[in-house]
Order: sequence, then structure tokens, then C-alpha cells
Amino acid sequence: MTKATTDKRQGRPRGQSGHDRRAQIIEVATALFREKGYHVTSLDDIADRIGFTKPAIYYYFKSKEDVLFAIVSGIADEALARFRAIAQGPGTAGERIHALLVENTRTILRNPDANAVFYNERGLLSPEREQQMRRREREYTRIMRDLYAEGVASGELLDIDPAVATSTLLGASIWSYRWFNPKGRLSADEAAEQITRLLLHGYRLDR
Amino acid sequence: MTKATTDKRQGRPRGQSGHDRRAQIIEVATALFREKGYHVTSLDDIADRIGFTKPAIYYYFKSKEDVLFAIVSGIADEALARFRAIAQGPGTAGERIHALLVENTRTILRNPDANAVFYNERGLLSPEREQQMRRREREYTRIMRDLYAEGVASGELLDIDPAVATSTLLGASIWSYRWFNPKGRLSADEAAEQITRLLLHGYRLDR
DNA sequence: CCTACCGATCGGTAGG
DNA sequence: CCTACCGATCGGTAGG
Repeated sequence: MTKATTDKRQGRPRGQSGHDRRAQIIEVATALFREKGYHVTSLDDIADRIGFTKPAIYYYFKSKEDVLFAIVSGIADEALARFRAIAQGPGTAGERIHALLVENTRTILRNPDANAVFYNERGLLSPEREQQMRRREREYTRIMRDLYAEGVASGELLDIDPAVATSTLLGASIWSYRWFNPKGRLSADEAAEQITRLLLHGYRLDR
Repeated sequence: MTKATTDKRQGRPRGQSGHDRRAQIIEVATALFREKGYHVTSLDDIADRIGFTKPAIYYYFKSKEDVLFAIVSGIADEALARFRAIAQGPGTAGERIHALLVENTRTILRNPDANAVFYNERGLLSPEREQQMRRREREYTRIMRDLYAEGVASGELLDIDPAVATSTLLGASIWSYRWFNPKGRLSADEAAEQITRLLLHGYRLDR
């Protein structure tokens, strides 16, 4: 369908470096997995869009699942690093939670496709890898929950169950990958600002 | 694996009525689609768990997609009916939005599996059916957006983009299907109360 | 609602 | 990185 104009010689990759090719496979796979889902996307689909044939992918990845894992673990690593850095930073618990939400939302809105793949398809990984992702996620959830509990104890934050608060705030932030339109009138950072302001103050102006 | 103890005679269904059987297929499919995903679940998996063989499913459904559609459209119908009823009910815009969020969250938490299937797998429907679901979703999003805009105009609600507000509030509500544990210490209604209170007031106590 | 059974798709590999 | 090609899975159907 999308016939490549690239000539298909034999042997090793040429032109682009191995790193670029690998990155290109991840990029194309991310778009396709987001669009059609992991199982509906065949390795031929990915190869076609690049101008490859399927076995080329096996030069860079051991399996289809490895391609998914590369996308998903990249997102998890970024998120965890972000949470750790901010949690250890300055400010009250409430201020750090706000910083966490702003940064998290911005990052998601700047790269909605990979985040969609992370949240939609990571359940399709092998049990071991899924567990690995779950552990990463539990860790950054725990970071935020502890922060929230601290803020409740000091009287700075609304007194509800910290686990419920954390999941709800993060959920509102994460959910943005589903509706945000990068080509819409709001930029990623503008949308992130409005989302986090809403979470901070609530929607009701009862003052 | 899960070998059925039911005897497998020929002919039409016995014991349970046709309606029950159909409902049973939907129930089992919902659990499996939620657990493993639509494509990883085979019709044999569904039939096995009931004590059937695969062709029995074709007595009640024309295709595998029809089973998914039954689950997904059921959820969409419920949600739309709920939104319409509350939007036309009494109260200020802010009060109706609150009622909407409470009801929506409760309903999701009382039936997280079917809602998970709705949000995770509806993209796998045929283009026509996916469009149909999208239209339903757009309609109830529009109902809430209009309500939010009304509340902003009257000065009752936080002045941010109504579309952003709507998606974020609904997202926080919907996301609950992902983390809520029906066997945990909080009941569905208790969790719904905390979630909606957080959205209403925000997490920061700055009074 | 069961016993076969077909056909197509697709991940993965051989061998270069 | 390409040309074949294999094997398994699985939705769906025939015929009862």
C-alpha cells in the first residue's frame, strides 16, 4: 500500500545508523499501536510503513513483544524519574504534588501516543514484564500517596483517603492523553495549566 | 483446562432460558475481555468457561464482534440515559454536574469490568460501530460541557475551558475502574463520595 | 448445541 | 536486510 521509494538492497542497514533505525521502528510502532492496537498491528504493517520487510525488524528486536516493551518501559522510566526528582525537591507536600501533576500532565500531552500505548497495551506484555511495569507504577504511586498523607497530616490538603486522592488526581492527569488534540487551539502546556488548576481548586467557586 | 461438568447433549439449549444463556455469555465474555483483552480471548475460552463448545456461541451471536458490541453498547446506553436524566433535572448547573459525577462514578465502581471493556476495547469494533459509540459519547460530553459553560457564565464554576473541565472531571471519575478494588476496604459508594468531593473542592485547603 | 473442518492471518525462522 | 516458508491459532461454517 504505502510502497517505499527506498531501494531494498541486501545486507546490513545503510544510510541511517542502527540507532536511528531502531528509533524509527519504535516511532512507527508507537503510532500504529496507538491507532489500531497491538494485536491488530502486524509486523508487516510496521515494516511496510518504513519501507522494510518484516525480517528486518528482527535485526533490531528479538520479538514483537520486545518492540512493545521498548515503548512501554521507556514511558515508565521517564515517569518514575520525574516523580523521584520532584518528590525529593523543595516545597510543602501540596506544592510538590502540584509540581508533580503539572509535570506529569505536560509530559503526557507532549507525547500522547506513547502514553496511550503504555496505558492501553501494557497488559499484553508477558506476565514477568507486566509485573515489572506494575512495580514501577506502584512505586511512583507510593511516592505521591506518601506526599499526600503528609499534606493531610499537616492540614494542608483535603482530608480524604490518600490512595483515593492519588489515583484520582493522577487519573485526571493521565486521562488527558485520550481527549487532547495536539492540533487543537490549546497547546499542551496551556491544557496542562487548566487541568492542574481545576484539580487544585475544584470546579466549584464557593468562596 | 476448566473442564465442564455439564453434560453436552445435542440440540437447543435446555435448563436455562435463551435469555439467561445470552446474558451468561456476555457476563463471561466481559470478565475475560477485561482480564486478557478482546483479541487474546478466544471464543473457545468463553465457551470453555461456560461448559459449551464454540459453535454454541453462534446460536446466540452472529460473530465475536457482536459479543463485544453487546457489552459496549449496553454501557454506552446506560451512561447516556443517566446524563440526560440528570441534566434535565433540578438544581443549578454546578449541582447537576455534581450529581452527574456522583452517579457516573458510582455506576462505574459497581460494574468496573464492563466499563473497562467499554473504555479499553471499543476501539476494536468495526468503523461504523465505533463511530456509533463515539457519537453517543460526544453527546453526553456535550451535555456536560453545556452545563459547565452555563455554570461559568453564572459565576458558579471555575473559569476554565468547559471542554477541558468536562474531560478532566469525567476522566477522574472514569479512571476509577482501573484502580478500584471491589474487595478493598472502601465500598463503591464511599469511594465515589471521596472522589467527587475531591473534584468539587480541589485537594488544597486554602481557606 | 456438538463434531469435525476449512482458510486466512501472522509471528517467527532459514539461509543468504 | 531480503525471499521464501513453516506452524499454530482462531473465527467461522457445514451438517446434524
